[in-house]
Amino acid sequence: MSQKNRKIPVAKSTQGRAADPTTSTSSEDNSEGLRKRSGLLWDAQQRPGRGPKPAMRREDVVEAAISIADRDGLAALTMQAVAERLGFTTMALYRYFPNKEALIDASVDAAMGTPLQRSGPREGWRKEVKLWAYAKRAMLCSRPWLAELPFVAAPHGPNWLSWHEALLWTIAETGLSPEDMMDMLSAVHGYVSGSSDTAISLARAISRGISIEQWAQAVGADLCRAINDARYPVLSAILSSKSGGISVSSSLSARGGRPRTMDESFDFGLERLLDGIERYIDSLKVP
Amino acid sequence: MSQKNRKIPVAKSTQGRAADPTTSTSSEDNSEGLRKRSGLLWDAQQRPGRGPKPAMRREDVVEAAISIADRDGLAALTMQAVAERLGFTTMALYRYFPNKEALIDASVDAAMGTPLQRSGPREGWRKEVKLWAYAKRAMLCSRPWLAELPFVAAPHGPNWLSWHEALLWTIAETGLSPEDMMDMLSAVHGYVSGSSDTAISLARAISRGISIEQWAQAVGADLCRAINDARYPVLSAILSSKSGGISVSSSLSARGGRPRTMDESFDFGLERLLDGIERYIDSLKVP
DNA sequence: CACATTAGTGTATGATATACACAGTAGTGT
DNA sequence: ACACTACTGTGTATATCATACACTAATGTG
Repeated sequence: MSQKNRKIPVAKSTQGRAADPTTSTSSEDNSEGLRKRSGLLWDAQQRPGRGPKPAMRREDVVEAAISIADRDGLAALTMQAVAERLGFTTMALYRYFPNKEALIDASVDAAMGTPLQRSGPREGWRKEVKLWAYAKRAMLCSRPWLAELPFVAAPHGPNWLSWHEALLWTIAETGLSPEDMMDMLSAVHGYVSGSSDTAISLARAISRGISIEQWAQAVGADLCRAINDARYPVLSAILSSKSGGISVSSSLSARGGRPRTMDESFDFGLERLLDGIERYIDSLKVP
Repeated sequence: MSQKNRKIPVAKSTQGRAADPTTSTSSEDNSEGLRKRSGLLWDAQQRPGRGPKPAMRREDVVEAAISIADRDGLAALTMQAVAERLGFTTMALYRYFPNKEALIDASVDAAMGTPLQRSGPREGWRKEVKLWAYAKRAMLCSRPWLAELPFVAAPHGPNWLSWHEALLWTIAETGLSPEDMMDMLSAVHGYVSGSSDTAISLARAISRGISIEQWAQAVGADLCRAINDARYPVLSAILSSKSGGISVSSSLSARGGRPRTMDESFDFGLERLLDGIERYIDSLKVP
């Protein structure tokens, strides 16, 4: 309390992932932090041979972090948990990553993995895009904690780029302009990310030991409140249209007829998007 | 330190938003938590007139929480900050919300607001859907902290439903089946959420005092690493296709020709999706 | 071989969520 | 009017985190 020259607030980010605004000194500090965040994802680990050999590599730390998040979710991913798993002190981790945020950034990129290389003969862009979309969705569902992080704010590492590269590869043959290709990438990527979150939520619930039925009941319960609520006439009509119950495997809702599974709904929307893209591609060929 | 009968760990959720898996006793506990989370969002605040009058209402707490998150981001949204803003002790908040998670759930729903009521004459479903998509995107960008929360995991409150209702309203005239309408909802909602995150990231950066140029440079720097990297042939070719620089207003990338703005890219993808939906609707009319 | 540099450790600090007990308050039943 | 009781906000304590700082041991370099 009495010392006054102790605090040299360089980049103190206290806790959480976002920089603490109360301690930020200037906007330049923030942008510096922003610019340097992705450094560790790309820089090779140069070892100036001076001191003792490090007992582990960054990859070991990342691997430990990922396995913890896989098993117990993002909330369980603490510096102490990672260190304990590796058999080191918590502070030892800071020799490898400047802070937790950097560790998470690296873990996210590593956990994302690389899409399977489609090395065989092309099956046509549409099929390839679908395969990419399924693969990405499967990746997100297999590691639901990835979706708990704001993706774009995170720096883009090698694996992140490899996913984008893979999608661009699928539409490289279409003859689209670079601008159009990037926009197709955004559109498909956006659709997949945004449309997967129900499935991701289910995956997360399951990994927490919640049964499918329990999860569906919880999600459905909120929707059921709309029934007979004057504020939601259309939704209410849809929900009560035929069978009023909540179907376990349906995406969001109780629906009449045969309810579609989440995967079918995802596929349905994807087909619409691809139809639209196809129409655009065709429209470029004619004139 | 010496007392041994103090700890009665009932539902200790320690910290963070996810339930701490290390202390969960059974899956039933989890599902109970899941099921009851949205209660506060719907239950009227019944006041059993017994004790002293509460000094505030839940809405006051929520309002304070939102204004903090608006100003300083999600990380600044702490119980102490909220309490301080209201002029009460931290613990007073727990008379209104059982824990931080419940407060955040309520704040998210409130912050989402309600889409503007389209009460005038319909302009055709396509135009209406576009307006909805723009409105939702604008909402997310105006409160970037909303996107930092895993949306589906959060309980669905009245406002969340009102957004869905509004979209369903726009396509109510198309004659689609209930199943198809729900799938259209998923698709459009998914596209908008997923495709907005670059814009949201920018909005967040700006609200933290980072200039557009700094942000673009940071985001672009990662992409630039792909150039001349053998792992990313297509991406590399696109990035270096014409002008190599990063355009401030372009969505993700440097692109040849006139780079599109983020909004234009969003619009482009939305048009593709709507084209596909339109084609589907038309296909139902013919046979 | 002396020294500078680096790795892992031990300890301390401040932020945070939240449990628990207490004191005051305001309806309720007599 | 009065005692009772349920409820309100407060004060205090605790556990969990991220992380700063100082220390010791190890390892190449001059």
